[in-house]
Amino acid sequence: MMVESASETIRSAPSGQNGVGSLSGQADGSGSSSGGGAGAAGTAGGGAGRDGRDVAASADSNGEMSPAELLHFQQQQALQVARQFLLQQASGLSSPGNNESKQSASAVQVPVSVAMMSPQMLTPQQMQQILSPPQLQALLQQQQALMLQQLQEYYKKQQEQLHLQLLTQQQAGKQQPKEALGNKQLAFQQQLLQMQQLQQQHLLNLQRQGLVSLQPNQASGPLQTLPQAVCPTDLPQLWKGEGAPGQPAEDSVKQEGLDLTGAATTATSFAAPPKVSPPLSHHTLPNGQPTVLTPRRDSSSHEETPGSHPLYGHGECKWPGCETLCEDLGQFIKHLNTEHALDDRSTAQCRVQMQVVQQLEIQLAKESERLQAMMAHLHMRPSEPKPFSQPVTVSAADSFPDGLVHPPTSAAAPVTPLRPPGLGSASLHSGGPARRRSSDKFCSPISSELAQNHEFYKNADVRPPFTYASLIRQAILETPDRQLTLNEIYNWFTRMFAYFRRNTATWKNAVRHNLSLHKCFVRVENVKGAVWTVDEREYQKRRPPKMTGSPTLVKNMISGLSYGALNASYQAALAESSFPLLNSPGMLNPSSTSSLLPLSHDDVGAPVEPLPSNGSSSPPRLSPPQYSHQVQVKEEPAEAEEDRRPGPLLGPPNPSTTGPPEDRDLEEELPGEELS
DNA sequence: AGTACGCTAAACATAT
DNA sequence: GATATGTTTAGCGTAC
Repeated sequence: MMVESASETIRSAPSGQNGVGSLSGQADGSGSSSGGGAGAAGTAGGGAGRDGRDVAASADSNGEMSPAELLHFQQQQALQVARQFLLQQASGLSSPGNNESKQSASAVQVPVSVAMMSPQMLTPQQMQQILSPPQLQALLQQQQALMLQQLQEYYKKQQEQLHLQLLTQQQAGKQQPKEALGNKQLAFQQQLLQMQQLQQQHLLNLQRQGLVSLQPNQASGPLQTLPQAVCPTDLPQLWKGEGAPGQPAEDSVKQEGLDLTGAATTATSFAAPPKVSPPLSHHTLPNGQPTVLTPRRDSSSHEETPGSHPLYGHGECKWPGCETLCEDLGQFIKHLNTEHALDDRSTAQCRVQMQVVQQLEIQLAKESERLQAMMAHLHMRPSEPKPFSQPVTVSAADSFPDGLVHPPTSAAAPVTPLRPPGLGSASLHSGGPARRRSSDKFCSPISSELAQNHEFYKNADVRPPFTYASLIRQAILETPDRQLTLNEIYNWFTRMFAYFRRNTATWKNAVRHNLSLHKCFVRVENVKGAVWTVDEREYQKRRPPKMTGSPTLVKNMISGLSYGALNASYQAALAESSFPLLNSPGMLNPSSTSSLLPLSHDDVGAPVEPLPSNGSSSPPRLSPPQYSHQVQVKEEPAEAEEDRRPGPLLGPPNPSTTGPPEDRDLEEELPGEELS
């Protein structure tokens, strides 16, 4: 699903490009031979590479001018404040604010770091998977508020600390050479800059959450008045004594802190005890966002769990694009320090990762908003806490009334050609061949995708991001007896997808081609003719052993970044997210699965599927555990006509054959794919 | 570069 | 003969 399908979900803005391309490609279907090639080229171009650019572009656009300007503005202000503060300190003056801040000096440290880290410890995907948009919204707001509060306390505390520090320096300065004091002042400047960075980041976050307007004055106002200090994660270093602050002075030659190393350092700080607090960079990303925080959050969180490491899992390094095998944590730490030390590459990767995270956060907000709007439009109890808020514990009963509820990023889109989450713009109207269909390699849950977006696919002339094989399989598995005639398969296609209501010759040919080509499709002679069944074992075989791949969603989202680790984790998040039943076997939650669909467990459990490869006789056998509602009973011949020409493009595409709407919905919910 | 996979197109055979 | 069904081959593109 998600992914290519799923995959492209995340992409938001760029639909334009591909859309255009796809339109031209669309002609290929009806076109003649050359059409295939041309169309392919057209859409193919829109593949990963371009998607990557799209992402970057959207990231840029998301940054927009306002934040950039805000940053600049804040930087200027912060520098000014810093200078004034330094002058005051140098002249031995202590500001009143310092005194009052002493009161709340203690016990803030941990809470602050926790408060600041926790939101980021979960990836946006994970948060999305666990929480419903409103919940997320509420959580974010809470956390932002908490952060603000704690930040203020922290800043006060920091100010006090720095003040004491400077006082000490002044005393020591009488005994020490002047340059020592100079170094400390430089270090202090660095700390100020770091604090400023922190503020900026928080403000940006707040902006993204819509909690703070983009107006620089307002945004920077409250915090700007706070004493400048250091980043929370640097706190321990400061607490530890005077030595630490002095060291960074070496690097702080660049007062403005225009040094990339800051970001990278934050990324690797968890590995090595932070002895030094290198100047946090003022370096800003193309989108105008500072390169801070995200990794820093990670680093702190890492330190909190001694026995494990967020970048270490399943015996391998989770550093983006690494996947190096490490036997134990120690080895991993060693690896981390050697392979991912502070260098240009790590820095760049870190920056990219930050962008990815930011982009995801932004996307999450956008999608949540969209979902709200969609649900509101569809009168789907938008105000309700959240239908799909409990993906893990979701029960079949409450989540499947209409099959529209749980998708985090999607909802029914009756007529509007909305882009389903799982479907990138590249897929829209794309007639081109050779798109990686999500369901094919990797556990992309076609059934969930369909469940989520069946309305969309049914009504929008959008090409589903699934391979023919997976679609055929889905069609077959959705039937009680798991067998369909060719014509029934055709009907399923046209019923489920508006896209397949045209160019019938093309896709029907493809269906037949796939049926014949793939071993997993077994033709069984039946009383009434031949029917097609699915040999799950064969189908499983087709699939790569490891699901390292990522749903296109991820790929597109971060394409160009080639973040294997992220892909994997994101996929995992997606897989586990609202669709308990459909993913790779390993990820399935047995309890939820079983409760959800009887059908699932047998599929999931293993390539069980005692489908007679040769099928021989096997008369329509009704597998006991299957859902009872009648999906089948489609008289095959009658419907042939239907595909010929678009049936009702909107609304129930296939009223003649299908039962009541609910049935269809339920039917679509069926996890045919969950097992794979 | 090689390989696997997917899509499209097309030719051909067989059954209805 | 027309159509549906089924098989096979080929070309192209993408991803790994």
